[in-house]
Amino acid sequence: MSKAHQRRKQPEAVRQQVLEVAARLSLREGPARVTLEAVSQAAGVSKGGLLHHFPSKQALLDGMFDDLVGKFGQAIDEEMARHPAEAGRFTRAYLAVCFSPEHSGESDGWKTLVTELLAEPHLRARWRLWSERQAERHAATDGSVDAELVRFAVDGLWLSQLLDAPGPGPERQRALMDRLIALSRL
Amino acid sequence: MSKAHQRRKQPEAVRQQVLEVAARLSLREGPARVTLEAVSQAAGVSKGGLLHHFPSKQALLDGMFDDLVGKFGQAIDEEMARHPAEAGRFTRAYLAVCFSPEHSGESDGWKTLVTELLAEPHLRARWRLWSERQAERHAATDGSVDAELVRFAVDGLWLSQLLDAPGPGPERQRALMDRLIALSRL
DNA sequence: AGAAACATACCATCTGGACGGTTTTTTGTC
DNA sequence: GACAAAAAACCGTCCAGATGGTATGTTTCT
Repeated sequence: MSKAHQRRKQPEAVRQQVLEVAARLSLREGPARVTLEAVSQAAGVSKGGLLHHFPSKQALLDGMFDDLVGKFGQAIDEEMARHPAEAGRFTRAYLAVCFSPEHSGESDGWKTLVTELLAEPHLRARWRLWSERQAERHAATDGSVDAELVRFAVDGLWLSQLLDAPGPGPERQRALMDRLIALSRL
Repeated sequence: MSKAHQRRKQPEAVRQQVLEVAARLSLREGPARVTLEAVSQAAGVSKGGLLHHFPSKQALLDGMFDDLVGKFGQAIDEEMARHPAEAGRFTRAYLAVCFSPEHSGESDGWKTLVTELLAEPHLRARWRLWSERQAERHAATDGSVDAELVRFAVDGLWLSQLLDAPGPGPERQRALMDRLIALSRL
């Protein structure tokens, strides 16, 4: 495991690798398995090296959170940029980022967000901040009761997938999506 | 803390107390803080006493889960018994149990369920089982796309409360509920 | 008396992280 | 551009504390 010692140093790549590995670990095996040892091992870095990038475990978890929230927000913004500013645009982008095939890669990360939020109550304050800012930014186009309802439903559907619940079949999921999109336009 | 040693022995009460304390702890301070020490202390039992009721930590967590799922299902059944078997009855009971003031006491327990499920991936199989059975039992009255959508929205709203997200104000929440109930009737 | 319901003491393991060392990269200087 | 020096990016080890669990009492119920 002394690879990183010899290879060309690219700290940013290592940092990113660590964050991804930690997220995957947290999602698949539960937050309890996210130990410095396990993460460093899976990321191909020594524990000392890991602690160089993230001076404490708390810092690692916070780093994960910030990284994920950042990526999620960016994905939504990009998705929104592809559509005119009609009513419900934000809500539809929210839906697309959570379920469209193009974003399926990141959706695992998005799931990790909740896992973290539930495991680390102190992060909830930051989440609240982000959440409030979004609501405020898109109050004009997405402030309706139905839009909010749709976003809640998206969260619920997404949670059920996260819990390995018996999700709706593909065709039914399609029907659900269509219904949600329709509601977002009201 | 040698109270339990002297007081009249009522093992069932102690067991229940332990489960409640553990749930509260998991919800407020995160799953990581649910240690045998902390739980036993908060429940007024020694660690040995705790391990007498739950031979391992795994058993404690499983016990918590079973207890909560059981109570949740029972609350829904009771709520349903008070209404005729119309379309969407299960969905409305689901909603009522999650948000009506009468069930506000237990709602903390429901929240703990998700906390546990995300922290302990192995419980997801059991959850899936329960979930499938419910869907099957009420397919006739609550199988519509809209009913499922409403239940997802309930989960989402409930998750947002769990995360201390900026929930809707009381009047808006009322509006949301009305809308959800209306959708459950379609 | 015997089993169940506790308590107390103790142990093995794991985990976070502090520490000192080594190698690579960057920076400043001529 | 050369080259020393400082900083950054790592590695490997060790340790104190926490945690789950065991072993062995002691009291209370039946």
